[in-house]
Amino acid sequence: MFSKKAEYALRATIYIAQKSSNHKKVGIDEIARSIDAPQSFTAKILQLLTRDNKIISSARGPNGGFYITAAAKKFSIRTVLEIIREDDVFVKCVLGLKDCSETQPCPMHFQYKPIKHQLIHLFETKTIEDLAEGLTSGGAFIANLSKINPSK
Amino acid sequence: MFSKKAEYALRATIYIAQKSSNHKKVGIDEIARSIDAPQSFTAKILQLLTRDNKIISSARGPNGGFYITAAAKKFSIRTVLEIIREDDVFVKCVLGLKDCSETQPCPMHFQYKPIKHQLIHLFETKTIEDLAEGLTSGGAFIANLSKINPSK
DNA sequence: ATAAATAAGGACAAATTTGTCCTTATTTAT
DNA sequence: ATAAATAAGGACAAATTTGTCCTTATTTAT
Repeated sequence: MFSKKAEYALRATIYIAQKSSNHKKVGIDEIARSIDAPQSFTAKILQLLTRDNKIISSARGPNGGFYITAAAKKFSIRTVLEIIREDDVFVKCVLGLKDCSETQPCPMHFQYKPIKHQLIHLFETKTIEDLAEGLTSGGAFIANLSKINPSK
Repeated sequence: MFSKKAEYALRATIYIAQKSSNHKKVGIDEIARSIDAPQSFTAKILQLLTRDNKIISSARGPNGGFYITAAAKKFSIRTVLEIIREDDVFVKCVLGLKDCSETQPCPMHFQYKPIKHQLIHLFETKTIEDLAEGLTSGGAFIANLSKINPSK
């Protein structure tokens, strides 16, 4: 469904949203380890999200790291995906046809349509905050625990 | 959602199902042109599907080409995708977590679940025949008509 | 002022996907 | 038997994705 870039971006964003505050930042080392993603690659991806401090904010130097403001937590997951240009799923035809449309539908068009709409709805409705909360309160996990703690 | 390989595979399969019969085969040239896909690459992909004549059948020599038997038309779209190893969507966690499960859910797990199930249901239920019929009877298209006939 | 800690970012490399081109094998028509 | 038409398949190349490593810029603590 999503590329590695998108998977890491979402996991990192959710992790930062849950672990950081204006006072407490998280470093790239901790982030990458916690979400089980390659460090430098994750850093690269976060650069896209910190551009203009739109989604993620960052600070260099000692006690620096990544964090996310309360306002930024209101962004939808789709917005995060759009920023890293991974929003194909919400736009493209399942069969990859450029000309597929309501009047010129591909053979899957009308059957896939409701599913696509649900996908769009889910990703547009859910905010970063929503998912971070699921992480805090519910039983949701963000990493591959078995890798962090092999006993699980 | 799907790779180019998968998109071409599905389009080619549906096209062959609609245009061929045991007596009438379609050549790779016509197939690639009709579904707007690179010829040699499409040929490579079809090799995967003709292996053991499981999904698509082929015949070399003059009047040769690709065709599909009535029996093979009963295969589901998911089966086609499985053969070319593009069935990630039906299996993987949205966030790409190996350990994501009912008891250890990622933050999207329960919300994404019904959508995933619908995806699985759609692709397991729909057969090659179903989609080829949509092409014949309904108003469904399989190519980018604008490329074939720029007036549209 | 200086050293240490951190993200930013450039250059590169490995892996994978996407694509092309050529030769070989097979089949048919003459 | 031979030529022509076709898919099969190998070798390679281009493009893209995924990843690493090193240097630079910035900030903080001392």
